[in-house]
Amino acid sequence: MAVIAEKGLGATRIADVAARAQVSAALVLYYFGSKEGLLAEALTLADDRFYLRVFHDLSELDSAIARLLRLIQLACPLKGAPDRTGDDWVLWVELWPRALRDRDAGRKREAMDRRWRATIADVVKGGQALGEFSSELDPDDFALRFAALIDGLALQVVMRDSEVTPDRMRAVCEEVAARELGFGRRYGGFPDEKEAAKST
Amino acid sequence: MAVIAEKGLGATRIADVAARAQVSAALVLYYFGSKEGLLAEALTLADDRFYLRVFHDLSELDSAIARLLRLIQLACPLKGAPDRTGDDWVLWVELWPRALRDRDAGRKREAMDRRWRATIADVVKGGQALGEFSSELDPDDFALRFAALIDGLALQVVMRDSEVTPDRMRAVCEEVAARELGFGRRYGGFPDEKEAAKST
DNA sequence: CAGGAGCCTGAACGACGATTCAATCGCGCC
DNA sequence: GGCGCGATTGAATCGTCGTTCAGGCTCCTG
Repeated sequence: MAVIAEKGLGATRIADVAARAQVSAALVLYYFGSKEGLLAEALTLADDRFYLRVFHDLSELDSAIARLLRLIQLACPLKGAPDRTGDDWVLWVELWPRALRDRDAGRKREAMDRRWRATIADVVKGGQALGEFSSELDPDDFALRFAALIDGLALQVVMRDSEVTPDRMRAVCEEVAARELGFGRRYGGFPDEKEAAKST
Repeated sequence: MAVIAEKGLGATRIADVAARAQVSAALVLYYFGSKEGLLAEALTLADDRFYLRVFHDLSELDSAIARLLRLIQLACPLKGAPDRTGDDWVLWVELWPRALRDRDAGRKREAMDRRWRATIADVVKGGQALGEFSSELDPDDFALRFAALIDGLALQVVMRDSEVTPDRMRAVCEEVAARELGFGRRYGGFPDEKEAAKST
């Protein structure tokens, strides 16, 4: 995953992966069968890891607003120290062209996206049930729009667009969420690093 | 451009392009110097064409609302007959991974995006000046959000996500625009094919 | 009509990189 | 202690392109 994120899907050679793992290229083939297999496993592993992390993080929060804010935080490609969240987005950018033509990759991408939208929608539904969010909004509609917004912003961020920093992305997402879902801003603010570390 | 859209940047061989043009592979190199040059020119040509088309189309409309609706129309990847608008999005998806690592590609992508956001912001400013749009909105802020929304939705559409059809994308974009900019829906409706053909 | 300048091509050439293979190594088991 | 088996590797092998090259074709010009 690290090598793909660094070099790109197309430019990733078996020898690179082998070098990173400090083994021979032949051994990589021994375990993964082929380059295709290697790349496929890496990409699905990345997806699974991300979703697992989201699922785990969200289940620890009891307020829907907190869950939504965490969702936004997890979706922002930070290139800082904590972990390489930006790598996830790089891998997705790499995955997209492949998903256009490879049937399996396409299915996996669609499943991942559906899961992501469903997660957003679930958080919204929970918030509506708890009375934290306005009930006038259709959760699935909102999820579609919000997921698209996040994708588009994250794309700029991961491309290092100087006008769209991670901070600005987070701010925009929070504003939109607050406006559409009708909850006040700074509801205890954004979970800071200390809090995030505690939960890990 | 057609070959890249069909096969993908990585899988595009000089021989493919040559075959499509019904010439020899050597001739392609004769004109483009190298594969890199060929791909770079193809991608920039695609960008320029799209922007020219946008610029031309918008300049023919006198209502800001009509311009905004046309903007939305042009951004929707239709895979129908009219022209291959979807190809543009495929090419961008191909461009993104390259832009992550190739300095020139990155610069071009950022410029393209900035131009696109500026176009949106200009339409909004024009509409505010004409009194068609609410003046409370910051045009640049809106442009950032709206461009991201379009990117995210178009991504799903071009990936053939069964839940995000071109029609739904258009509908979502129009709703968001109408709501945020404060103009009534169905202001003369959406320019239909006849009208679009006339302007070509 | 001869000369030359582009235009165009088929046939090498070479590099690169995935895959294969035969040989070695380490180690638990009889 | 020898055996067998999985792990591991260096060294081929083999295909696939990008690129180069030497030459042919066409058409314009003097």
